[in-house]
Amino acid sequence: MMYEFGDQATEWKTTASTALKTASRAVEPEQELKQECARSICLLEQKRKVVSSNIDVPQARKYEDELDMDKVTAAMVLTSLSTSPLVRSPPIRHTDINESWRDCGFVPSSSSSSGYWSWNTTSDYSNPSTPSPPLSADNFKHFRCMVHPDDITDDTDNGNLFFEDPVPRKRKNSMKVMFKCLWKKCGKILSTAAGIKKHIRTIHLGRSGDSDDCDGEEDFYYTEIRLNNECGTEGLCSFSPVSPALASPPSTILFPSTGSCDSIYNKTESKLNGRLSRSAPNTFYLVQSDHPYQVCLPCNTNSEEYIPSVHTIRSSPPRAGVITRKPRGEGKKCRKVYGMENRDKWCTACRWKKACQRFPD
DNA sequence: CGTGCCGGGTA
DNA sequence: TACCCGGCACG
Repeated sequence: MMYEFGDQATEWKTTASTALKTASRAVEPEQELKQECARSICLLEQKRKVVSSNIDVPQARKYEDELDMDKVTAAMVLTSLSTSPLVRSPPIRHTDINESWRDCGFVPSSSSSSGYWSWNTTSDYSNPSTPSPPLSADNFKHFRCMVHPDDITDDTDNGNLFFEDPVPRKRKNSMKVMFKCLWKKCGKILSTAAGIKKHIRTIHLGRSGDSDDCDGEEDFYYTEIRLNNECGTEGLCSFSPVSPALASPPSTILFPSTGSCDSIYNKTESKLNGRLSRSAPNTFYLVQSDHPYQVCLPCNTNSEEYIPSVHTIRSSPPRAGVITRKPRGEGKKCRKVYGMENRDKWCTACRWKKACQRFPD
């Protein structure tokens, strides 16, 4: 049993590897690559099912979750590709999506875009010592094949913006895209738009799963979550609020010009908070307000249950006592004792503007 | 506003 | 590591 499972796992890995290699080939025509990707995903799903059949999986979960997990796995495999050095190359500039936001009167802060990347865009721009080659058109094809199938669909639906825009979409890089059901008390998270739509259609709207009456109503009941891969390591999570369709009406609604949907936690914030921020917990609260019933939950960066931030508001979590600095001692320090003119008599700590060692509190 | 000193920069 | 200093909080 174990041997058989190991065999299957190896085979599955091989398949995945093949899929990766296939996806990495940038010389093939785009259409062919897309088909290859689709085939690879199908293969992955089939293999996984075979593997699952050899594992004692509880029946209750087996069929319900299997499909989702397959998709998630496939999505993860493809998404993981996006961390390749090629794709991690920072963009020349970071306009694209932000520009459309700006059109709505929304001006994202510099760090809001940094949330997309694992590097700081600010320093990136100011640091000419780390040039990065622009992505060529071929790279885009390569890139495109590596992203989630649904993303491909989305891009196609959006009129091939991807190819017309010489700047790579940041969402393709370090962002994982998930879809969360916004239906009251549901919150189901799926990896594909089709999946979430089907979920909403069947579960919440009571329509048959394969019915053709897709009037797009489902779009209003789910949201796209972008998960930054760096999120967990930095102790921060950066969500990029995105409506189901990038430029769809909901996005306008969901991005009121309150400015509140600027980035989560940025340097400016850190600066403003000063030392308060040093002791601030690495969690913050997100408010989704595109639907009245959306809840406010703490964002646990280590949890898989990410909260979509359609409308993100930085709200300081209750700080315990706001004790960030020990109260100033009453005792005189070198500065007061000796005065500025006798600075050479100060203890080194005082000279270095550190905590006085000679007259500690 | 003076003071204490944290955090970060520089050599 | 030693040294320096910007800048912030406290009183």
